[in-house]
This record gives sequence, C-alpha cells and structure tokens, in this order.
Amino acid sequence: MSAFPDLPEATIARLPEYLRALHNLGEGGADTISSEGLAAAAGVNSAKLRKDLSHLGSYGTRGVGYDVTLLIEQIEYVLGLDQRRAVCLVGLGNLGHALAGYDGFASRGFKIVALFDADEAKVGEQIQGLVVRHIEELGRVAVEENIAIGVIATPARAAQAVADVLVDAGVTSILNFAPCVLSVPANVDVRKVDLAIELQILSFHEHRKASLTALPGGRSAAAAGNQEAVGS
Amino acid sequence: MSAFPDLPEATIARLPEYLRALHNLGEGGADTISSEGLAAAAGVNSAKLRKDLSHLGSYGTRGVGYDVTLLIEQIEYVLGLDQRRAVCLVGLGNLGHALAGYDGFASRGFKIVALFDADEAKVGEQIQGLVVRHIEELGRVAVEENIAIGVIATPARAAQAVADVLVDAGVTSILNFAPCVLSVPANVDVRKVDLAIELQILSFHEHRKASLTALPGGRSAAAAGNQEAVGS
DNA sequence: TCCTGTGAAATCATTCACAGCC
DNA sequence: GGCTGTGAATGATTTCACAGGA
Repeated sequence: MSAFPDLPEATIARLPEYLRALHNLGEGGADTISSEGLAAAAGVNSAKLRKDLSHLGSYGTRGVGYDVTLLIEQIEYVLGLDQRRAVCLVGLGNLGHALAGYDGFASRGFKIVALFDADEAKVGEQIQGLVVRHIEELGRVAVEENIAIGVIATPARAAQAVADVLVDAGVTSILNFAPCVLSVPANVDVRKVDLAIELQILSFHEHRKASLTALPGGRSAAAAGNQEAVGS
Repeated sequence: MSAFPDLPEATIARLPEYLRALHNLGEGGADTISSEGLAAAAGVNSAKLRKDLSHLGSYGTRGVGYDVTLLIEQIEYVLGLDQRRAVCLVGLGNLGHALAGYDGFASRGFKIVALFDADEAKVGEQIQGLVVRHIEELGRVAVEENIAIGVIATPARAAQAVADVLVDAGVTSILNFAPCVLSVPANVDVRKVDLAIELQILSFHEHRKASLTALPGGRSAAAAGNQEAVGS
C-alpha cells in the first residue's frame, strides 16, 4: 500500500508520546480533545503538536478539537502498530530479564517471541512463558518466526556479532542497549539506549547549575510549588 | 568556578558518546586520534565531531589529531564527571533491579547510594549491598546523602508523587523511566527513557520499509556484507 | 602534507500569528 | 468565539569547504 510522505524525524519521535497521552485521555472518558489539551498531556506546546499532526493529514475539527478515537487509529496506522510485530531479545542478564518482563511491550503492539543467550547456564531457563534458547539458533528462529525487531541486551563485546546474525537473518530494525556503535547495512535501522549516557547528560546540567549558584540568591535545598516545564 | 559557554544541547548529548569511544581507543593503546578516527568510533561524521569539540576549546593539534588522555579529561570535566555524583533509585521492580545492578553507572562517574520502594514486602531486601528503604524516608535521606540525581523506575501512576518528593528534597535532575510526563519546576531537569517508544519508532520505519518492497528488487531475507551506516 | 578549527551555506525544527472553518 | 491548519519568521543543527598551523 502507499508509503508515507516524508514525515520529519522529530515528528515521528513524538507520535508515540501523543499516542500514550491519547490513550490516557480516552480512558479518562474524553471523546474529543483540543490541541492545547493534548499538548499539555504529552508535554509539548500546542503549536508543535498541531504542526506534527498536520503532517498526517487533517483529522481535527476547527472550533472543536481532535476526535480521540480517530486520532488514535490514525497514529497507530502510521506507526504500523496494527500489525503486532514479532520481537526477539538477545542477552538475558539483569537488563534482559527486566525487558522480558516489561508489559509495556505487549500493551503497545509488540510481542516478544523468542529469547536468546550465549551462556549455557541460561539456556533452557523459562522466563515469562518463554524458554531461553542458545544464540546459535537465532538465525534459524528469526527467519521462522518472522522476527521484525531485535533487541540487544548483551555486553558490548558481544553486540556486533549479534547484530551481524540478526542482519543475516533479515531483521531490519535493532534496538541496542549495549554501549557501543553497531555497524550495519544502510537498510537496517538501529536505535540506541544507553542508560549511562542519560545520566551523563544530567550530570552536565548539574555541573552547570552548580557553577551558577554562586551568583544570585542561591536556592537552598527545597523548591516549593509544582509548576510546569519539562527539561528537553 | 566559571560556567560554560552555551554549548548546544545536541553537542552535549554527543559528548558522552565521544567519551566512551575515547576510553575504548585508549585501552586499545592509542595516544592520539584524528577527528576521522574518533568520529568513526563514535558513529558520527568527522565534521560534526570537530565542530562539537571546537565548542570546548582547542584541544587538538593540526596535522596530528587529538591527545586521547587530554581529551578524556576535558570532556569529563565539562560533563562534571570528576565529582562522582550520588544517585538514588526509586522503584525496585524488574527494571529497578536491573538498574541497581548496572555496572555502567559506577564505571562512569555515578554512585547509587540509596534504594526506595513503596512496597513493604520489598523494604529491607538487600540488593547490591544496599538495603531497600521505604519511600517515606526518601525526603530525609536525599538531603542527608546529598543526592544529585533521582532515577524513577516506578509504575506511571506513582511517578509524579515521587518526583514531587525528590524536588522537595532539593534534587534537581531526574531520569524518568515511567511512561508519563512529569511536572517539575523550571530549575529541575528531567530526561525520559521510554522503552516502548523506541520500539514504536522502529516500527514506523519497518512499516515504511514494508510499503516500499513492492517497488524495486525486493530484497529477500538476507543481507550479506557488513557496511557502515547507522540509523539516526 | 596532513589535519584541525571555523566561517558560510544548507538543511532541519520550532515558534509565531492569523486566515479560514465550525 | 473557539480552535485547527499553515505560511512565514526565527532559531538550531548539520554539512561544506577551505584557511592556516604543525
């Protein structure tokens, strides 16, 4: 079927956030929501939200707002969430265990269908109803189960080899939790999550804030109220 | 001491990646590295790397490259990693357990000094040498231990209340794993990691790729080589 | 010659502000 | 009157391309 116009990458990254907000609002009983209201629920400003949604087409009603159900369907369609993609998870250390048990996957359009590890001691273990298989089966199983997305939660030194196997098995999307850069062909998408990097970015801002407290009324330890504003 | 020039946010977000690459290169025995080489190790292009580093000052040598040790020190200084910040972790479900055991924190300038949970059954449990405390102690302990960064790994419904307590205790940086938007005062930085969102972004690209396979030589299931190129 | 540091150009993203529709 | 959709303006980021130091 027809492809998509070239949605800006920044817009794509925000659509899942809008979707989550819409689900919340829907459960709260709202049929319709203004750009202002949805923007607040998603933590962005309303102009940005309207611009983002306008890229998908015209699904709002002037003077009224957006139909919650319709907009959910639209965004899910664009993100391709109507087709419950098969995901495999490689590496069942602490993090892998947590990911295997994370219910946010199942509830948002994904299904973990296979687990792999290189450690013989882990192979055979049962986690969330799935048996851990040896990594040598990865190539075969990935093809059999039609796996679309591979999640890598191995140590950094193993990650590239795992990525190579995934790519050879035809997987074209990888979510990488290992702290390293992966080399893959251009048709494969890699996204990376590095927990320590997030902390380091926060550390920078702490450092900067600390180097400013010398100046004006140094806020002691306690901020009262509860305003808005969220760090980028 | 003196603050920083206004480093672009995009640059800040890449510095930790350069740092990791530099540590790898250093362990590999390199004393000096060109922008081209470091860029490859960090997965960016060399022009961007040079521009980023030029914001920190002039730490390279024309015709030669960057001194690995010096550059590591510089970046660590800018990120404020020389002062081993105290971190607390709230919420010890699956993900919390994994985070408590994540050695990437200790090895990159952070120290988890306290764990909290609201569940009486978890309070008292010992994890990685720390005892889980009841969340009611959070405010007091955060002040006592001079906690700089709070990590929230609770369910979404609890996250805002936890954030409020952290803020009241003077914590000005929060890393939020709960899938919700937090409201905090403007002086508090929040960064968010949402695992399901990352998958949804990959899903979009899968969807788009699928809607294109109809056209040219539809690649069957298997890509051979191992070129470069990493998805954004 | 090799490689950094950097203005200038090009691209991408956000915000403004208002016309047009309900 | 309220609210979306969108050009136009602004701002941020990336990329180019090359001057200039080692």
